[in-house]
Parts: sequence; structure tokens; C-alpha cells
Amino acid sequence: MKSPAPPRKRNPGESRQRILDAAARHFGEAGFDGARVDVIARTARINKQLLYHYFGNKDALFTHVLERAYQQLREQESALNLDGLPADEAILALVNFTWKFYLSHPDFIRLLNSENQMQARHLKRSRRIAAINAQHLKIYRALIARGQREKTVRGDLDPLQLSINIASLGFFYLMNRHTLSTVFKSDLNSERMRRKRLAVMRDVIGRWIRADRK
Amino acid sequence: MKSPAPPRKRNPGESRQRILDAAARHFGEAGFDGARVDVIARTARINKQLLYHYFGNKDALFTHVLERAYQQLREQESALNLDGLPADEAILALVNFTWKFYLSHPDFIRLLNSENQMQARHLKRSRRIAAINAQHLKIYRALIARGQREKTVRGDLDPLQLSINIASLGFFYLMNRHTLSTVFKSDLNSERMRRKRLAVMRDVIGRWIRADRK
DNA sequence: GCGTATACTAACCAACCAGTTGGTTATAAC
DNA sequence: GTTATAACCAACTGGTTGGTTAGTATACGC
Repeated sequence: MKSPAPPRKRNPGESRQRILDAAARHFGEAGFDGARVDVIARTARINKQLLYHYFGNKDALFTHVLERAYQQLREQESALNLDGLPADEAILALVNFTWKFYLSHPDFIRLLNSENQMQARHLKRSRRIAAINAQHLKIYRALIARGQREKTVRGDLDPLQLSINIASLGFFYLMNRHTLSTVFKSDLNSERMRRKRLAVMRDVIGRWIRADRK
Repeated sequence: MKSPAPPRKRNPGESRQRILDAAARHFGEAGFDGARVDVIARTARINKQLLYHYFGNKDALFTHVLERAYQQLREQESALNLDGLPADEAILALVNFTWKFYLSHPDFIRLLNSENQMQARHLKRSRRIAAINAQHLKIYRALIARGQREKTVRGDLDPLQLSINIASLGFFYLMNRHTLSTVFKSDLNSERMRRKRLAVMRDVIGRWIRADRK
């Protein structure tokens, strides 16, 4: 015979947080369609209806999780102090930062992947997402401009393309490491291969952005 | 009152093909978890049991679809005749080929994405996948070796990293164009932006692979 | 110390969905 | 023609799942 669960102390802030944490993990592992609301509720150790009480439905919960993930990325990026570095080295520092963020937030790339499989249907309706990402391209643009004054960075770099290049070289490697490792029979997730990958990415970006020496 | 469907002419080859085509489209659109076996059967205009008759279950069907997609890619890649080109230009021709393949086979990247979300659980059990991809790295390796003899390509290129770089710059752009377009408010899927992307990718790879001029 | 908004819960439900049952019929081999 | 095999089908099943109902418990304003 099961004794009824003792009534829990109320703590709305923490309950909300626990739901978001559990949702980020489970949505990341399983993707939107593969994730189960019941699993999230159980992991967060709250009742399923509390989840619906706070977030309305599965889609809205996913949107919150995505927004929070982007916010973490952009806040950390904005907190970087790159003023002491020459612009070309600062850009390489962004390569390192982006790579390390992906490595330390494995849910982030998987969440984004799932969202892209759905053609960004959640982000498209988000009213917060533009503000969250507002600083990103400005940082890149400013660095490129400074590099041109310093003559360490070539004159025709597009900040959007630079940002996409830096993201893609790391994101694709980590997201697709499962199929790549299988197809090419080599463990891309080993410490050695990960270190090598970062070196390659820095080399690729470094050679692309630098002003040509005459 | 509905008249019973007239008995269909038997055509096992075509029925199988229609199932695979419908499955590739629907798995691509919706991902493995989002896809519905009933939808595939209806689109293929066959009975659901025929699908189970041929493929056993949803996972096995997905595996077949994936293998076929890889096979198409690798067959076309192997059919390329790059012998007439200097090695550095031949590598850039592979950049073009890869990009065009992704563009003309939108299901391919989406299928792979879904498979990676599931940590390659289908490919890991496939016995055909290694053979299908056997030529790929050999092509890259041979081109790098020739480029070194011709002195157009630098001496320390790793074929696996080169292949991953070429794949990632295009794959990430196309797969993530939905979130990227939303976040950065610019239509990455426009003809103009797609042309620009190919130019950037050729530039990035070109600068990375070439032997340094003294 | 009373009223009410909200944090929280158990039990429930209808739609959905992968896979099965239990067949019929076309085709090919002999 | 007879028989074996495989192509093909409609209807069903049982477990699952997003979301709901109907309520109790607690904190807080007054």
C-alpha cells in the first residue's frame, strides 16, 4: 500500500526552473517529437499538470527552452572581453569560445537541430529571439572593422558569413559525429580528435580572415 | 456505398520503389519520430501491410532509406571525372559538387540530421554502409597526394578533416537556414544568398588547401 | 482569521499509431 | 490444371500520449 505523497512546500521559482532543466535535457536527447511530456514531468519531480499550468503546452515549453539556450550562449559571448587582443586573434578566440560552448552545452546543438528539422516553427513565433541575438553580429562587425584598421584582417569580410563559418565547422562536427564516426570508422569524439578539430578550425578561419601579405 | 478497390496489377519492384520514395520524402520532412508509417503507405498508394511485408518495421525501413541516400551521393561523387583538373581545382570542384548535391537532394541532409539526433543508431547496425562509403576518402586522399606532387596543395592536409570541412560549410548552412534566417532576419534561402554562400565556401577551402607561396 | 489567487496533485480520456490478424488473388513453376 | 509462393488488402489491437477535469493545499492580502 502506497502512502500518499506528502504535500510539497511551495516554491514556484524552483519548480519552473526544474521543469525547464528537465525539458532542456529531454528535448535535447530525444528531439521535440521523440520527447515525452510525462518524462519531463517525472524528471522534474512535479505533476504533469503543473507543467501545463506554467507553460500551456508542449510547443510553448519547447520555445521557452530554446530561448533560454540562446540566451545563455549570447550572454557568455557578450561577456567575453576581447579588447586586449589584436582583431585577428580576437576572432580566433571566438572560434575557441564557440567550440567550447558547444562542448559544454551538448543540449544546445541538439535542440537547434530539432528546431531546424521543424523549419524553426517555434523560433519564428518567438518575440524574444531577435533581442536575445541582437549583440551577436555587432560583435563580429566591430571586430572586422577594427581588424581592417589594424591591417590584420582583410577588407571584404561579411560578418554573417564569418559567423556562419565559425558555427558550422564546429556544430556540424559535433552534431554529426555519430554518423561520421560510423561511416569513416574513427572515433571523432575522442579527446585527441577533438583537440585536432579545434586546431583545424582555427587554421581554416585564420587563413580565411587574414589580410594577404604582399 | 464504396466499391472495393479493384485488384491492382502486381509489380513488386515498383511497389518497393514507391515505398522507398515516399519514405525518403516523409522521413525527410518529419524526421524519424515525426514520421507516420500510415502516411508513407498512403503516399506510396499501397497497403500498410505491404510495407511491413517488404521492410519488417519502421526502423528497418528508415535504414534502407538512409543507405539508398548515401549510395546516391557516393555513386555520383565517384562518377565525377576530375583527372583533367589540377588538384586544387579538383578539390574546389568537389566543393561545388557537394553543395549542388545537398541542394538537389533536400531530403538527404534532413535524413542525416534525424539519424544524428538518434546518435546514428540505424547506421551503426547497417552492414552495407561501410562499403557504400569506401571510395569517398580514397578520392580525397588521392587528390591531396596529386596536389602535393603538383605543388598546388599544401603538404599536411588530412583527408578526413578536408572532407568534414567541405561537408560542414554547406550542410550547416542549408540545414540551419531556418533558424539562421529567423535569428538574423535575412533570407538565406534566396538565390542571391545561395550563390554568395558557394563563393564563400570556395574561398574558405581554397585558401586553406593551397600551398603557401613564398 | 477570512477570502481568494495560485501552487500543486491524482485520475482520467480520446485520439493516435506501430504493428498484427486473417485473409484473398495474381503469378510462376511443374 | 495443380500447387507453392509472394503480392496485396481491410480491419483490428493494445499500448501510448498530449492534454483535461476536478479537485486539495498553501501562501498572502486585508
